[in-house]
Amino acid sequence: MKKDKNPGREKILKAAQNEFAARGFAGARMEAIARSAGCNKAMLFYYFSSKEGLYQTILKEVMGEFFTKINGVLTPDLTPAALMEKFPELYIQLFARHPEFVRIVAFDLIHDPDNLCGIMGGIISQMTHFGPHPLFERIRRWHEQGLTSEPDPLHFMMNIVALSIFSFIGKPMVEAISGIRVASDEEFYRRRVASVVNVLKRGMLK
Amino acid sequence: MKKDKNPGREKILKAAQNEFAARGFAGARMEAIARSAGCNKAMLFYYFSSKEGLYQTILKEVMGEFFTKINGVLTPDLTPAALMEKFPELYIQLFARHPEFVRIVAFDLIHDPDNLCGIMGGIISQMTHFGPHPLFERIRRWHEQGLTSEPDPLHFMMNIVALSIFSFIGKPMVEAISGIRVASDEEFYRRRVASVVNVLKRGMLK
DNA sequence: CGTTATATTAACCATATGGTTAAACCAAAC
DNA sequence: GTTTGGTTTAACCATATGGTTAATATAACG
Repeated sequence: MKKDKNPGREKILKAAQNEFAARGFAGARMEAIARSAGCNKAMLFYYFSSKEGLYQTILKEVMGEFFTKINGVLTPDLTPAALMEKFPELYIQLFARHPEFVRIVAFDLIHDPDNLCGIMGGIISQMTHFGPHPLFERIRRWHEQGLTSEPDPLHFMMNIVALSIFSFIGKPMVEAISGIRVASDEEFYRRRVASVVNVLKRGMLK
Repeated sequence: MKKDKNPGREKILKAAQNEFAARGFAGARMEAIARSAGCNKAMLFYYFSSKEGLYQTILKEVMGEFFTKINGVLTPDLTPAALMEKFPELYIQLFARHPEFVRIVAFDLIHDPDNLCGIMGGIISQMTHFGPHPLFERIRRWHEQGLTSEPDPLHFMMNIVALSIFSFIGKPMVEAISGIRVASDEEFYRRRVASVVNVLKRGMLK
């Protein structure tokens, strides 16, 4: 409704994203978001009517960007090997670039999965171009054709996602237990992708 | 300091565990914990001096129980294959039985990893019987002996933990995307263990 | 300029919440 | 029975926080 994209609104969204990622929904402070966005607290209520509203907006935005990227990978001529290569790479690179993503999503996944899944469902059904079911159906067919070893599409996909996403959530934990410190994040993520792709291909490709 | 184990204290700890798991640290309400434990709010401050104190106590207790169980698996004569079989089984069964564990740990892992890692460090160093480093050193040696394909112990362990733990965090997400609904939890976890063990052994065993 | 619609702010408000305290309760010890 | 020490409670307190509002600034536009 304004000339272009409202810069104030965008700053708030960005600031809120960081705050929610760092402290979770309950821990996030509207005042902190406002200060971080360089505006008055009332602005948050002006653009988004409540804390909940702001959160939901971010959730939708984050998930939308997320699924859009994911969608790009899922071309019609996708092979099992290609999926196992591209998916972790995309996931890990995306999350390494936007650490808030993982934290917000993981947070919500723990705290209120139904809400998040509802949003995902909405986004997916909106993507008529390429839904989720086709992928899972294809995974099932791959197994029928003897291309993969995992019969259940759910577990097939879970294995891929688990290895990719845990790189972020669990990194500090495994570091602490092992005492192994990673030199640089960049190097770590490169090796992580390699390891994940390797395990997946050896583990689920026939 | 009393005759045996204080039943009030235990009830509070149990109630707090559920509350923190459900709502996270910031979202948890002391009053709710008290009500759920069937006592006055002041009791919480009597036994544990603050919300933070209560939380830390639980964290230590949870992590302690966790590591004790894990430790049982790590016998001196452990083979790579045995690790890849027993570890996911233990993890998944343990977490399936105590869903609060995952939620609390995951929550803290996202929100305040340094704190959690500090606690883990304390517990581990307390276990002189079997530290963490020996395991990682052994994983490294397995690769030198040509038994495994993953050269980096950190990634080796991350792959195992990721596949196991994500079964809980990510289950609702993958369900929502795929549209596949799991019949019974018991059946799901059984198949989950089978899938994880299969991928790990095929993927990282030579 | 004057009007209008949108942004933006300072000052408030109601309430929830972590935390305190002083008094009471209760079991065992004497 | 009374003292003693741990246990339990109701009633408070200070403050933080989500949310509101009325007034003001800003820009658009005729």
